[in-house]
Amino acid sequence: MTYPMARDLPSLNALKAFEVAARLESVSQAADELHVTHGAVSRQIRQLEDELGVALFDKVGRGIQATAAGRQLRDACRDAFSGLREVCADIRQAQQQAPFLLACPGSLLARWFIPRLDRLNAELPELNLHLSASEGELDPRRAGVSATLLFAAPPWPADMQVYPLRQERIGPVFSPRYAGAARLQEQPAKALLNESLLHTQSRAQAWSDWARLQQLDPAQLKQGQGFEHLYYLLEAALSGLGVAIAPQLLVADDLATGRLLAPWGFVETQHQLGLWVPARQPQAAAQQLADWLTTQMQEPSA
Amino acid sequence: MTYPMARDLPSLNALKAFEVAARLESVSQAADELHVTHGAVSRQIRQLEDELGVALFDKVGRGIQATAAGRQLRDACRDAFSGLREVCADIRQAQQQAPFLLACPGSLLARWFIPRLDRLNAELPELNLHLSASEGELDPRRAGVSATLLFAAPPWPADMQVYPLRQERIGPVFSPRYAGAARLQEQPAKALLNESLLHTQSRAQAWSDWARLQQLDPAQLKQGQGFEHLYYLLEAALSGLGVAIAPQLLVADDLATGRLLAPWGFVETQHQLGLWVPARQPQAAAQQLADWLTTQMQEPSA
DNA sequence: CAAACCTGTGAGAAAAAGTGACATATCCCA
DNA sequence: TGGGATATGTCACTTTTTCTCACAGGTTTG
Repeated sequence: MTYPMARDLPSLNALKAFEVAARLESVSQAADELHVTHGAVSRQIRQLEDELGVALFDKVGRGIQATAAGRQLRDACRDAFSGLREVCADIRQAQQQAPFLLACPGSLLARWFIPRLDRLNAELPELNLHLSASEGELDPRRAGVSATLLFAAPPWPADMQVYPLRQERIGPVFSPRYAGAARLQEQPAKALLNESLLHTQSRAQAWSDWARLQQLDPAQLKQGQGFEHLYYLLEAALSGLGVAIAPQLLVADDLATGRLLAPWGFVETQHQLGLWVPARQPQAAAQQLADWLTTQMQEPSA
Repeated sequence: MTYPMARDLPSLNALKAFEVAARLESVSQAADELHVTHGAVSRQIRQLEDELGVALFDKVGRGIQATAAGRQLRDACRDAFSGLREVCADIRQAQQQAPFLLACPGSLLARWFIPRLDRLNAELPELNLHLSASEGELDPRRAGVSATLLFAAPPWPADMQVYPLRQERIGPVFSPRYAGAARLQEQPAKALLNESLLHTQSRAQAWSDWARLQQLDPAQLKQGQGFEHLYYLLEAALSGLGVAIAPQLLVADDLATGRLLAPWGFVETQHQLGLWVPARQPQAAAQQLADWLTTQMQEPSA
């Protein structure tokens, strides 16, 4: 067995055990502080003495006392470790206080998140949540973004940790103020083939998907007014401009208050709403948020 | 799995791996410096990032770059480790330069050690050997004594590491100048029963031991002049004062040069010459010395 | 003088770290 | 543009280290 050269550090764990023992002048008390047995500490100190080739403690009575070399090393350890402890505490604290930046589609922010924001901040105050609504395509790898809420279909990319929250469900909705509202409510889904259907550029295939899931022929759908984003589409539906196709999650509140109607219900798509977190970054806060979101979305009003 | 509280240190081994990687800005080069695979370093850094809850490196191109937190921690590690390295080097150097104090009986010092001292210092210069001859009883536990040469019989005490060097062999010796020298040389050992036998207070039973090993009756021995120490006994024998009983090792040189005669040879006793070292202190230097002594004592002239 | 403490040590168990192989991403140059 | 060289990340498995438990001295205390 060979020992490290003079310019190398001895075992740092041994130094840690030694520092505590030297500070408390007791192997047993050091063992308590380190939550190990006294035998473990004794061994570490012995190993350190072997590496340095010098006795660090004398046995005095039934206790121990640092030798000259031991005192020298103890002081050096105290300085080194306290410096590290301080910086590590700083880093941890800064990290804990750093805001958790959650990116999500603007429509989700407005229609689902904002009404629940007070509760979230009250229940997860240490998260220090910041929200970033995006109009265009969401990039979950964008620098500074802690996590992103996305509707997407599996499989997930390998460099992302995705917490699935809820299967997307879509369905046609319209306002009671819509001209054809009273008539449509009484008819089967097929009646929509005669309506001008509001749609978005970003999810142009939404109506087709829905039609297929309803056993209707997508080709027979009449595309009406288009909007750039889902947010405007929903505003248009709320204003009674026509029938929109929308994720259930985003209209749940409006359905509950009667501002929108969805007589044919909703159907599940291939997409899932998920919380996307870059795999390489700490997951603790994201997990916490995902748990909270899951709970919230399981409630009937969601 | 739980991580340490904020006031605790993260894994010091992880910090060590991190410091090297941060300094070299490369996981692979750090692995080389630490003589491990890059996977090991990668794992350590990952562990540290988990413990601190913060990313320490960004992937930049095909390399890595420390984040703000990483730079902060790198500097702290550099300071802490360089302080420890320095103090440890100091301690090791001081220890290496400290003299190795060897205690041994005066007779052994004068009759065996001193003639070989030049060679010892030449072959083991870094040992920085100091010798302490003792007239009285040798205490191998005396403070400041690195090791002690002792003739003694097993078993050895548990708190001593004993390196056995050579079985003790004793036998009668006398000078050619001794009055009865010519006559005695031709006769069997039994003839000594008629001689006045020189002896020491410190090993009063030496002649009796020898007689028993020779199948002679100890009671028939005539004790002559006594000396306090073996050293004087040997001087007396050299001067032709009579027949002495002596360890072979101490008279080997005198026999080789013809200044003493040992016509009946030597017999092994229960004692062994051993190098006694307090078990709790570093053994490297003592092992080196023991090896050298063993080699020297195996040579014919020993 | 026994009881309470403390440290040291061994064998075996538990935990940590390392390895080797593979996957993936980037850079560079033909 | 694509293939080779270079880097990092990850996983199952192995090796090494560390810890524990139990016991063996030795010292202090009531």
